[in-house]
Amino acid sequence: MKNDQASDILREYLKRENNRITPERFEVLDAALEFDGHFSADELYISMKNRNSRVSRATVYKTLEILASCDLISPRNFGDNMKRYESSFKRQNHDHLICMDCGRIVEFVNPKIAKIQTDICDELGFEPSSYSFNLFTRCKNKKTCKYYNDKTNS
Amino acid sequence: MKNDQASDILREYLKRENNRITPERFEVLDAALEFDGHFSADELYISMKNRNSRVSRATVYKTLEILASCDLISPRNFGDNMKRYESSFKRQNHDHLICMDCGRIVEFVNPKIAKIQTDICDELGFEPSSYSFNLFTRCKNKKTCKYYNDKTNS
DNA sequence: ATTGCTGCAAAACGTTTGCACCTAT
DNA sequence: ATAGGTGCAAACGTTTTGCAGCAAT
Repeated sequence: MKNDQASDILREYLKRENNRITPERFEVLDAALEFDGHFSADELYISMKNRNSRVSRATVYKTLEILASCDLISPRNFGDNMKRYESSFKRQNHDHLICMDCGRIVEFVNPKIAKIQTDICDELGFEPSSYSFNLFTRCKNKKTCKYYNDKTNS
Repeated sequence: MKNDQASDILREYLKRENNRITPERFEVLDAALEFDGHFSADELYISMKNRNSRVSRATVYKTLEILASCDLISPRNFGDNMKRYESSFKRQNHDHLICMDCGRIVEFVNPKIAKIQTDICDELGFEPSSYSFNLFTRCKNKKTCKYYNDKTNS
């Protein structure tokens, strides 16, 4: 178990919810926290398989929902039809800018967004839970945009 | 052809892009603009079928991408794995608040968001194209929340 | 005449489910 | 002992694709 603190959070959550504490769940947690960047359930499953894990696809899908419930990972949505996740353990909350040409994803932090969230919820009578804010853009600098360089080089 | 102005936009776009001007594309456009609220490609296809349209599913899917390219409709993403669209012809740009208990979707307008979009893009060197901002919430007033009422009544 | 578009069905894709077996409680 | 979790494969729902025929240019 590589992330003792995160493991504790998961263990406490499972106890509280009367869910069982199984080694597979901690294995998925470790893989999710170690994954560099955003991942889909299937990508995580494949990466675990490649490291000879014997955890099944079904367990990965189900466990990721649990990890999202206890805020160890955050669900993301970049406009394609794929649920993605990202470790949120010991990470600052942030949003995403996506270049539609090269697919590059840049993270940014803007404190005004949380304020808008609470303002709108107060005004309309809802309890805020989470939000998603994505900027779809195009690289200004075509020299560093993978899409333009791939086109030029081919 | 019920929406002359929208039809013109589509026609001009198709000419500009050297795509063919077919009756099916205008049929999908009319159905999309008339649809009340958000719809998936399949929902639109079904609703067209119910009105005895003979346009195929494949054509509906492909045409919706074209309509999104010329900004007659906007793609939406509410966290499930389903592409949705919404007419944006003659409609003010707006964002969405989703109640995770009852599924209710409330639209809202907040001018500060567009400012944040351009600020972030300027700062990071990207051209803004579009954005998505969704608030995931829970109804404060349980009496008007469909989810709680369904639970109580059953 | 030449492409590009259409309709159909099949395939693909990510995800969920049913079930027999296993294991944490 | 028992209920909840696991692994596997099959099923699911949405979207994409291949292809023959059709229609816009």
